[in-house]
Order: sequence, then structure tokens, then C-alpha cells
Amino acid sequence: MNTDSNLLTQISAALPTLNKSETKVADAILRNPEAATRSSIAVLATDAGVSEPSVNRFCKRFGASGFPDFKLRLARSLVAGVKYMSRAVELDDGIDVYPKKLFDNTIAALLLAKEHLPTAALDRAVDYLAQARRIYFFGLGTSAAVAADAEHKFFRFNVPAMAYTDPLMQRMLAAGAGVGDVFCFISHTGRTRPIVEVAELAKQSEAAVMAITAPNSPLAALSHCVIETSVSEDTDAYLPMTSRIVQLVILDVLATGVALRRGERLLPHLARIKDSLKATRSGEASS
Amino acid sequence: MNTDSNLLTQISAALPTLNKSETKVADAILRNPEAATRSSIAVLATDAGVSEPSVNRFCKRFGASGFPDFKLRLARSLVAGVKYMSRAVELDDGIDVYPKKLFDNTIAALLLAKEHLPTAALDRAVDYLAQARRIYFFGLGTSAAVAADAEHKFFRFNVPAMAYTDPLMQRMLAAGAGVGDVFCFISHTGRTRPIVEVAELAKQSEAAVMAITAPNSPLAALSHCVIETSVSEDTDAYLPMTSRIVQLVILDVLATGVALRRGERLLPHLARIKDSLKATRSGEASS
DNA sequence: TGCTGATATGTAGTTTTATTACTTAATTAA
DNA sequence: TTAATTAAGTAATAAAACTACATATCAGCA
Repeated sequence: MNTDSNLLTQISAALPTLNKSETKVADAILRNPEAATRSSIAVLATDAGVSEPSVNRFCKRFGASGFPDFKLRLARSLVAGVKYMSRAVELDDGIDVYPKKLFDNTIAALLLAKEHLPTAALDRAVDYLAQARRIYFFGLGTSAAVAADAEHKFFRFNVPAMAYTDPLMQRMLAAGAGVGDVFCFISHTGRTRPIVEVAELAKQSEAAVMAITAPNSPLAALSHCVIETSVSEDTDAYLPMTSRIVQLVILDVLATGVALRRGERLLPHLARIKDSLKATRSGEASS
Repeated sequence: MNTDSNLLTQISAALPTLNKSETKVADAILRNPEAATRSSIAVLATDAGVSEPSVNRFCKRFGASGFPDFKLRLARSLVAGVKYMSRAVELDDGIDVYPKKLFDNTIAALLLAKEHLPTAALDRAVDYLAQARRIYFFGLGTSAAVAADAEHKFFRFNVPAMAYTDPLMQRMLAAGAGVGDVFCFISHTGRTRPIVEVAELAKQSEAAVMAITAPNSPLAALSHCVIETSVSEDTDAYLPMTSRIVQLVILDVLATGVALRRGERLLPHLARIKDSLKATRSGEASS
């Protein structure tokens, strides 16, 4: 029923449907989740102002086998102190607060993405990429950097991978595309018009169109293969932070997928590239 | 004594110093940490082939108040199933294995980085950046994409931020630098010779030299302000994956720090930029 | 308003789990 | 080889969690 695996958000969400004593327990837990993981059922019961069995029933209501199991799930939800709630950076946050918040946000986004991995789409994407004669990564704005990163990674696999930031270059390449070309579009919203237009051009060719983008977006609609990333960006209202990290890791996944598909014969190639970089290093070599 | 907050790594590290029964318990836990968090002390004792008090003593040895407390810490170390150990992608990993591994690795790297945040250095870095007349982000290879991302983010703050990938451009800019310029070098190893050379040039000018790089590296040695990132890259032997993610989040932190230092008067500016992008969106606007 | 059925909450006893105190075994050094 | 010391286990105690049952609260209806 509830697909959200985070206990804390689950409890918050269920709050209106709870009865009197359950609400008390929920309040006590949400008030200080950290403390709840440390308390015994008796302490928590006192804190909440209810009896022990009420706490126990509460735990079972949320799918736990009992109180200890519930505590364990709660501890997991807190993920090393990651606060899933109220995590936005405030104007008066100090230097020992906001860095942690940003890390927490990123970690939370990755955990969320990991839970909703579009495995089938990833597999299909690897199919496309592994067979590609040429791969183009197109992105604008923040996604341009992601595209550049992807170019770099895939290039190491001996695949002619290229990233283009200039919309005009993108148009020309898309218009002149042919069989064996794979276009990978990176766009958080999937609605950035210049990118969508280029994707339309590419679609008219014989090339394959891939997208790492939001579901139900124009870009997603016209792609042969879509990897959906639905990161809510409401916390960092003015700067897209977490979405591009998820995109990067997804590109890691795709690159790794291609590498695995090619199997062992790729390893010497990678080793050679790595060695070629050693020459540019100064000082004592670090492993 | 042990500053590492991850129980699993702590146990692995302490392995050689443990006596017979403690080793048995450690083995049983490391063999299946996930299961250990679920078992009772009796089950774990049987699994390890020791008595219950031995398990209890083991727990206390690692700073826990008892077995339940130990289980809780263990659960936290596992962070939503993130395996801290043996996380390398294997050649025969399937599509439902390696994506999770990659996400786990990235999350683990971020958690590690979060534990060892160089707060003081970050604060100083924000000082430099907030006062900068001009900011240059220089990186090569994978770090070039990171630099591009940074340029993008800082540019939104009305700070003339620029990223350059071309070593020749980098040299020229470094040579001609003056007061008010801040050079931010991004390099995982801190030993990439072209970058170190450019940093040396910049150091000779009146400009401030910052680096996001490895400690004890040539690049770190000659920077006015170093943000140390010591991500071990031994798991993804052939592709640097996790290090750049950490770098990106650190740049998020720096950008946020600058934004906070400027306070509220920056917000309308950001809102304006965001609005300017809306015009490029097609379809129903997404929040 | 008072009654009935249903749901919710609490009490007390039982079971499970963890801890402590103590005993026995193993190991080391003299 | 033995005494001292440390390690490991046994058994009793204490704590925590769970279950069955009793009581209370509430909603609907006469």
C-alpha cells in the first residue's frame, strides 16, 4: 500500500488516520526519533503517555514484527543522522550545520533513487549504448556538465562518445544522424525547449533517442528509451543540486553496464588508459 | 581512540587485536551484518559458536552499553542496506545487482566525507569566494566536468565564475591574475602535473589559490586554502566515480556558503534567474 | 437519554531476551 | 609444574517485550 520505505515519512503521512493513543506515540517518536531508537518500550510509552501494549500495537501497525524490529527500522530511516524532514538550508545556518544538511539531502536523494531504480529501462539503455557506433550526450545548463562527465566516462570504453553544449552543434549533429548513433539527452525537467527540439530532430533520423529525464515530460514522450528520475527539487529551491548527482550516478550505472557487457576484454583497455595518465602525475605515486 | 564512526570498519580494523571468542563473534557479524541486527544475543552466540556473555562482552568492547545498543549501532552502519565492505562490481553482476552497488558506493563515499568534513577549511574557502572579484575553476579530465558544474552554480550568484578546461587558457589566466581573483583547482590526486604547474603560476600572482584535492599532495602544498577529500578509489579501480560526486557536493556547500553569507539580498536575484529559465520550458509548467 | 456493539486502551501475567555474578578452563610466566 | 592472570562458560537475576484478557470509551440507534 505505502511504497515509501522511509518509516519517518510513513508515520507523518499516516498521522491523520491514527487514533488517539497512536497519535500520541507518533508524536513522541517524531518529536525525537533519535531518542526513540534508544529507548525501551516502557520509556517510550511513558514519553507518549500511553501504555506499553499501545506502543507495541503502533509498531505492528507499521509493519514491524514488534518493538525491537520497529526500532531497527527507525534507526535505518535516520540513516546516520540524515534527517528526511525539514532539511532545507536556513538563512541562519552556521558552517557546522548547512554542509551536513547538503550532504544529507544528497544522500537522501540517492537512497530514494536507489529504491526506485528503473531496472528494465536501465537494461535497455545498456543495450542501446553497448551496440552504439557513436554516442552523443546532450544537455544544457547544469546538465551540460553531466553530459561532459558522461562523455569522459564512456570515452574510456573506446566508444566514440561526445558531449555537446552548443544547441546549434546539437541540431546539426541530430539532423545528420544515422543508424548506430545513440543520442542521450539529459534534462531534469524534460521541458527545456531547445533540448526537446533537438530530440525531435534526432527522432526523425535513424538514430536511437535516449533520455535521462522526468517522467511524463515532452522529452520522455519522444524517446525510444527513457530513464526516469523523479527527484523532487523543492528543498533546494534556487539551485538544482541533488538531481544532477542522481543523473551522474545513473550514467555511472550505464557506463558500468556497458563495461560488464563487454566483459573481460575491456579490462586491459582500461588499464592502458589508466597507465597513460600516470605519466602526468608528479610526486610519489599514489597507488 | 578510534575516530572512525562506522562500526563495521571498526570491527574489521580491530580483528587482529581480538582474542579467540571475540574473533568468532566478529566473524559471525561480518559474515552477515544484516542478519546480526535482526538476531537475538542467543542466536548470534550460537552462530558464532560462543556463549551469550561472550557476545555481550564483545559489544561492550566496542563502546556499546550492551547488546541492543550494539545492534542499533550496527544497523546505523549498514545505512539502509549499504554494504561498506566488498562492494566492488563483479563481472558476473546482473542488472539488479550492480546499479545498487554503485549507488551504495556513492552513498558510502558521501557518508564518509560527511563524517570528515573539514569545517574550518570550508569556512575559509567561503571567505575567499564570497569576496572574490572573479572566480576561476580549473580541472582536467573528470574534474573538468566538475569545474563546469561549479561555474554554472556560482554564476547564478552574480559572481563572474568561469571554468576552463584548456591547459593553455588556464596558464594564461593564471599568469595574468591579480588581486581579487580566486583560483579554485579541482583534482582528485593533486598530482596531475599540468594542473600543479598552473597552480604554481597562480601562486606567483596576487590571486588566492584554493584547491579541492588530496591531502599531502603537491597541489595541496602550494594552495592558500585546501579542502581535503580523501576518498579511496580502490573499489572502482578503473573509473573514478565516487570522488567527483564528493567534489560536487563540496562545491554545493561552498556555493551555499557564499549564498548564505550574502544573505537575503541574493534571493530575489536567484528567483529572477529561475524565472528567466521558465520561458524555455514547454508543456505544463512543473512547479 | 440510555443501551448495545464495536473499537480502543490499559492491566497483569508470561515469555523471551539480556545482564550479572560467579565458576571453570586456558594460558602465560616464573 | 605451578601460581597468577586472563578468557570463556554456566546459571541465576533482572529487564524488556509480548499476549491474553479486562475495562473503558465511543458511535449508532431506540
